[in-house]
Amino acid sequence: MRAEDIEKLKCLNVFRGVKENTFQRAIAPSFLQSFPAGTILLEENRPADFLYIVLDGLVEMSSSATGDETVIEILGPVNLFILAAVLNNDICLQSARTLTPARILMIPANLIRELLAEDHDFMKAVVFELASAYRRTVKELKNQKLRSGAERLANWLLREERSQGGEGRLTIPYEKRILAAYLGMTAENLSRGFSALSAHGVNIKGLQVDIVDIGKLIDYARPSPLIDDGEPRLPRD
Amino acid sequence: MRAEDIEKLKCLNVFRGVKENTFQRAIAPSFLQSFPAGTILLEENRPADFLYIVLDGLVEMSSSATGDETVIEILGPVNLFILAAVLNNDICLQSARTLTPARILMIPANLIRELLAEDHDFMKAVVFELASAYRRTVKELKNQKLRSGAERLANWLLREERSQGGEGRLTIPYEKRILAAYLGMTAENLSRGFSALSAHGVNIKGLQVDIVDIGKLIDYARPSPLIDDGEPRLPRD
DNA sequence: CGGGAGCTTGAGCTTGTTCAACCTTCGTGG
DNA sequence: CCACGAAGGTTGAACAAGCTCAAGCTCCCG
Repeated sequence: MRAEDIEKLKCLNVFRGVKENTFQRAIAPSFLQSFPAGTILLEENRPADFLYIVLDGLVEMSSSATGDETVIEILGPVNLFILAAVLNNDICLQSARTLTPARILMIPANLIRELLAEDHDFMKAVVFELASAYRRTVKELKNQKLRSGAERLANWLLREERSQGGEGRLTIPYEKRILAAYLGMTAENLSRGFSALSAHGVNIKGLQVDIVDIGKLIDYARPSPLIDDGEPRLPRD
Repeated sequence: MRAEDIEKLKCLNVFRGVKENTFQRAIAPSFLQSFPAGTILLEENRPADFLYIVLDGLVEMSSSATGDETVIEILGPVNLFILAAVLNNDICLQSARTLTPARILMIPANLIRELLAEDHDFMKAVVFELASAYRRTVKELKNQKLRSGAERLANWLLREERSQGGEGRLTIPYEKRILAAYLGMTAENLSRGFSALSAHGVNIKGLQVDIVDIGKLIDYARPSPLIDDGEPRLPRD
């Protein structure tokens, strides 16, 4: 593992303030693997044998029922997934698939559970990670229940613009059909959503989006810190 | 506080296996209060000063944006709420309101955070509680994104029938408009949902629901353990 | 240059919402 | 004790949002 990877891992909430020994024991027996785009990392309804950490690339968390499929979350570096299933020693509620070539660290689930019992600081970091994940999911639920498709798109654009530097433009980092599934709409409806937003300060060309009048877009989207702002990645104390 | 209440509290996931001392310290300075139906216990966007535990009655967790309101969760005894906000020392994402007369224990938030640092077993219990809450919310998100209104209703009926004894009938424990908001539909649409389900083995009269043909209802609802089954309230180990 | 994948557009349809009227139940006051 | 009113629930009609299907477009890549 590269020194640069170690640095990345230490940025994770879940390793913050953790004993060096715990950290070393966690990564020593773990697999660092590179996967091509489109690899299925795990499928829902399977036991969670590893905790996964994305070091590079994008991973889509999805779920399906009766033919329909939806995207729950899309993770970039550095993020972890299926922590809750690992802790509960339970099956996964979501499938995971790489959207781009990706480098992923896989830590054996029982090792995580061992370390949890041994290192109080690790446990504390896990508590904050879970609390944040929970709050993010509640926000997503509100997003789905309280807003229309076009509103969800508008707010996603605002969030993405900010995280891509706040320069008034952004690049959609994956296929539009995936964005559509994440936003809870069909690809067709996403297209129409973009057309509708052209009246509210948004120009789109391919995957390139220009927000020509951000005030107008904000007026339309009505973003709320109770729905949109990401949970702080650092626990305050 | 009654002995019976102490028993109830000890049933909570979050106090399971916790030191007697921690438990006593948690409840000693806490307020046990009775509220009439319709009391607003807390409003979203406010700091979380207490951890709330429902000992009797029903509490509705809701959220609103731009005029619209939705119900996120409905809690009976014995359940806790806003644990995540308490741990993060952050604002609440949801409002809480009693639906019936209710008895609620309120534990000061900073006390919770203190105890967390002192009692490793308490922290461990909190980890499992949070992991379960997270998984429940992911399931609810899937419920919303993957199913139609009538399907959500059908699956809610199946879950409720089971938790009310599995006798093929159930009583809706609150107003239908609240059920509608919880299921993510309008009151009118809920009405139509019930009419539609009469073709799938469901009879309704007032708040009384009879499931005359549960096989038929299951065929229609297609319940899934990845969406519907409640998270186990006891961590396995 | 041709082919294919992803995206867009349009038409028709399904689902869900809105608004208004009406019905039912229940509690209150004449 | 009945009458009335208010609140919750249901029903219907019109409308809006979203989905499906099919056709056509664009862009990338061989």
